Amino acid sequence: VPELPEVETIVRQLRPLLANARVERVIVRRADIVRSGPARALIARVTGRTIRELLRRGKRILLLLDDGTTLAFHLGMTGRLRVDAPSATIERHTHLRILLGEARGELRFTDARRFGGVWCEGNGSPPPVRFGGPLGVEPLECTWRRFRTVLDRRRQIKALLMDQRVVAGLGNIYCDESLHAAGIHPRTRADGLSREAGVQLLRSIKTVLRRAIRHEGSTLMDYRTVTGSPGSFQRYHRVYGRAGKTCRQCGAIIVRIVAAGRSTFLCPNCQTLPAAEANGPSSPS
DNA sequence: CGCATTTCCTGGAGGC
DNA sequence: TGCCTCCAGGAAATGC
Repeated sequence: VPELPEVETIVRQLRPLLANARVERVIVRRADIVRSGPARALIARVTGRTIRELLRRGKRILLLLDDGTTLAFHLGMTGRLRVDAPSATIERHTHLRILLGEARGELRFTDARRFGGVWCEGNGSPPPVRFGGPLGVEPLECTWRRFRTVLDRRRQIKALLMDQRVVAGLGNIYCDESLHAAGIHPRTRADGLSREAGVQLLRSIKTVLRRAIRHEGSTLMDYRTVTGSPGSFQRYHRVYGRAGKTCRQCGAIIVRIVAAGRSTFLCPNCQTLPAAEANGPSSPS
């Protein structure tokens, strides 16, 4: 499940492979993977252009081209990007190929479940396509001043952190890991957090994300880096996927609940709900 | 407004 | 071995 650390890893690895490469040809093998309009429009805009820069925004991978066009990838759950030799076998579920010439090979986008996609936008492409909607703050660049306004909502903290329009890049894994590191129960109301808890949460999010990036992300099932190797941060998960195991901090048993419609892992001892919220949302005050 | 539910999609896991 | 069902989940849409 590619979240911010996985996407950041991919962008860093892709950057030297794609920077200043010229797109000689684009082959769309499944038209519906192009989400910004007709596939032929994307092909027309991108062919012949040079890739200038690669950026990450939230969970999206942005390729900036020399004429101002942006090509954006979202990996969904099972999306992968890799650079192969043109002669390499085309693996199953390869939906898009961007040929960069004999020397540089080709960028291939594969996505078994097709929750991912590609967008092309820029330079007068009508109408302006926001890449799958507006994005919230970049957690690694977020100040407390900014974050406190993010928390000022009557929502469960887990649902809020998972909302890409609010915070861009956190998914199920890093949301649960950050909440555990901060000692906050996922069902806590965001606007009910103390200033201290809020400050700690932002600090924990940054720490967890930076450590995860250092370990090239978490590989549970499908995620692979550009070289095809797995990430290793799953070894350091404290709650995610660890239901029934002991908390590395206090020894209590990690539990799995459903919050914000997602599997949610927490330590019931390290992460307690404030007394005011512990008996359900509508208990008398 | 907030939250749950449903939809998309495929492959892996578990049951029999 | 081979079916079958269930489940995972990012994001958008729908319903309450």
